[in-house]
Amino acid sequence: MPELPEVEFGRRLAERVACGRRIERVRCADDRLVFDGVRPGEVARRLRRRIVLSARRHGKHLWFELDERPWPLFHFGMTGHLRTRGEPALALETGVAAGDTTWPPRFAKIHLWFDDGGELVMTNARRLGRIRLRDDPLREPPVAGLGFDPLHGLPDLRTFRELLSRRPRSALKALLLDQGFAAGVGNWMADEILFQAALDPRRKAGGLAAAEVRALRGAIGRVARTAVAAEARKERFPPNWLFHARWEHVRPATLADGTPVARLRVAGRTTAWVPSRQR
DNA sequence: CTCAGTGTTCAGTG
DNA sequence: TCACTGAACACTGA
Repeated sequence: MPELPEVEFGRRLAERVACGRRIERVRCADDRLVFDGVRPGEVARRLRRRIVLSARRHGKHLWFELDERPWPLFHFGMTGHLRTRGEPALALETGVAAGDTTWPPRFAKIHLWFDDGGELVMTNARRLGRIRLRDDPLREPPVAGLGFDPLHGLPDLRTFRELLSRRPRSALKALLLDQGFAAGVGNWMADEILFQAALDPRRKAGGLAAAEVRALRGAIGRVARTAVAAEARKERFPPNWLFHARWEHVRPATLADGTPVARLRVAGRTTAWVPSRQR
């Protein structure tokens, strides 16, 4: 569930399944890579018998407020997901077929049982995700170093312009991927934002006209809100989004109306864009 | 068999 | 200092 909309989907799932409940049982996989800076057994010990007060998110990080600290903090890497019993896997979950209801799911890293019978599992097939413990996630790394979260409110235009002016020589694509700038934007969101703002991914942040700055800021908020409103379900994304063209392995890729979609390597990542519309 | 990939970090280079 | 590149991490599916 790697980008903002998918993590927000997970947060809402956790809110529904976990909030107000007591954790009765915890099972952690013996995985020293995913459990970062803490042994799996200690996470299990700290969470057992705690009450979940809320599920919070900033960018791609998700954490639970408990009745006692420390709190668990999750990052999903490229392949992590939150699942609950009885709800099928979404499409694009690595190693799990869409619609699969096998329980517990493959690649479970932490499994929580609640006092009302509910269950929550974090999966992480490729093990690039992390589970950490923090006393105060917002004030400690890595969350403390994140930029604004587009779903929590955009910086006003003046502040946004100032943020751009701090990185004048950065390509727009690289800037959008920088979690210290806009938290939660990943590869497909960055491409979608630049497509909707009609900006070439290689343009420098310091070289935008006033109207382009406004368009960029607007697109960041619109892409985040629209994807979250669609519950991160790709088939519900607006049909005119670039998103639908980016995974097509057919060549050449095009938009629904036949406009060519090009591929480019920017900031080390594969970038899909529409040269005829992005300047 | 090879390689790309919804992410992050770090060493090396210009 | 800034910014970019490539590698590393790990593993599945095309």
